[in-house]
Amino acid sequence: MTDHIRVRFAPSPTGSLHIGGARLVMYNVLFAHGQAKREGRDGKFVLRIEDTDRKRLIEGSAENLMEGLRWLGLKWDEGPDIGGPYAPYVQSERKHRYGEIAEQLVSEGKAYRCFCTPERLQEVREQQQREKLPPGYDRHCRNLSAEDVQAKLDAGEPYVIRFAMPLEGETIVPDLLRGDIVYQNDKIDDLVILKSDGFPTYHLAVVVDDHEMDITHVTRGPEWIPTAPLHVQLYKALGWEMPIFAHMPLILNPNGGKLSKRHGGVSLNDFREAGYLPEALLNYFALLGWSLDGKTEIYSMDDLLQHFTLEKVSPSPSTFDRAKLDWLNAQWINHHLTTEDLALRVMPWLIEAGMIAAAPVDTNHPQYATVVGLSGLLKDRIHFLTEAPDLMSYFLIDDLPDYDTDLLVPKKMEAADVLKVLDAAAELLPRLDLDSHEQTEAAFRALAEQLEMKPGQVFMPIRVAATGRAQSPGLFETLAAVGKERLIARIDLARTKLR
RNA sequence: GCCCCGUUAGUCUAGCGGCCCAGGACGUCACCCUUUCAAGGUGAAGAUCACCGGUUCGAAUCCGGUACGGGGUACCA
Repeated sequence: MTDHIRVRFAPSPTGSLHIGGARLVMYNVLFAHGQAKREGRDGKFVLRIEDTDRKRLIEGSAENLMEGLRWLGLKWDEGPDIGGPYAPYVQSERKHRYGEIAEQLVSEGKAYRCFCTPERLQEVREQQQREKLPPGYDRHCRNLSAEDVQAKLDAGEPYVIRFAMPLEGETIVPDLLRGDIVYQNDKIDDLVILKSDGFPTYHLAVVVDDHEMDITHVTRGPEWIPTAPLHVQLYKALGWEMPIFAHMPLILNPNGGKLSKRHGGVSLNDFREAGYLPEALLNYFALLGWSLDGKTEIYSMDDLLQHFTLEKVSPSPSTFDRAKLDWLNAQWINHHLTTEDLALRVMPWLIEAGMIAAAPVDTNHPQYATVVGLSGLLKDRIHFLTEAPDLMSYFLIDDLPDYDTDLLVPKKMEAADVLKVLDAAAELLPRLDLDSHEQTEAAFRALAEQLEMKPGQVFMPIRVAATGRAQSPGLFETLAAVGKERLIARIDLARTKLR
């Protein structure tokens, strides 16, 4: 067992960060910064950009990806932005190394140049399909004579370098979650390790980078299991010590199959924009495929750092359950965030909606105290940050948007009775200290008695008049937060609506 | 087709040979609390532990096969 642990996340910058990737990063961080440290080992998490596919590069996606991780609060110890002892952390900048190593393997007879054209490969594949044979490269160039190779080289024919897999025996891929996976070597292809443009394929690049960056544990998606024997053989051929492999489980969409765009958001940004909290996302990632005791549901990142172990991650894929994520998000908002914290998180949405001043979001914002108060009132009713502007609107805006007059008249009540209630309320209001919820409540209950109505029959019209809706936080807190001046105006408005 | 991985309620999971005719959570339903909506509380329904064989005094747990689901099968990662 090594005295230190180094793991890495190596995304290709071809789009936005998928939540499967985000979960992988979290596991890496928990492993390096949590489990490793608890076991008394030095743990490092490194971020490396795998940009060897020049055709699929998307401008800015590496930066976008890092921004997403920062938002989640997941930190890396080394990476393209902060550097580190194993720089560079961008694959394309390491290009020359891969060429050298591929050439070395060729000279040792462990790899070979292949001059087959894409057309020929296509033909071979089609023929195999017709004859129902397992598809794969037919090793056409594996036994080319030295003269043939030289002649083609001299003629300037483009080539790739393929790894020469052993033709017999078996390759064992030890997997931390699954145990040994055994492959028959003759079933494994001679895969391309260096492309004709001189860039390595994933297979060569990961092995070289992981080795040169001293990666001890390779965590990645399960889609790499089938090519893992190649990687094992590559380590062998190069005489390098093998890392420990841990292929993590896949996240499925509710209909089975890889989680994809069809089923709502899959990129981290989608969730951010939908008003999810990083805490809830991380909490959910932990619950998907891992469990402490089968009972605990709420975990903070600190809790996880204290308890997470990579070995306990389940190897079986799990279905992404949006409803449970939503529940967790609400749990975090309703019970685990302080009102001050909630206020700060809700403010950017309020600014965007034009409901509070567009000033920097901090405790010095002119309406910070107001929003803290509202956050206290609405904490239990908010499931997503995106709901805040709507739920807080009637507290922050002077003029209520028009609402249906029928709303003012509860079932089993006549408009005339409602008018009586509102008239009485309008008269009562100037004398009340709204900040004293008890006094307000007592006054309105007395009013109900005097009008020979149930309290609810008095409360409801006042609620609607004050807010323009049938649902709100507790009436008396709500009235205080709306403020006396606006309240009087709104009750007057309701009275005119009823007449 | 071939190779590989997986399989406990609709979903996420606990379980590592007797404590399990299977525990927790989401969702669903009912009731309670209540000035509305939430939040909260209580409770209910829901799993022949994929199936079939075997090992064992005893299996969700170990072994084999089958079925189903998923992944891979590129000069993409």
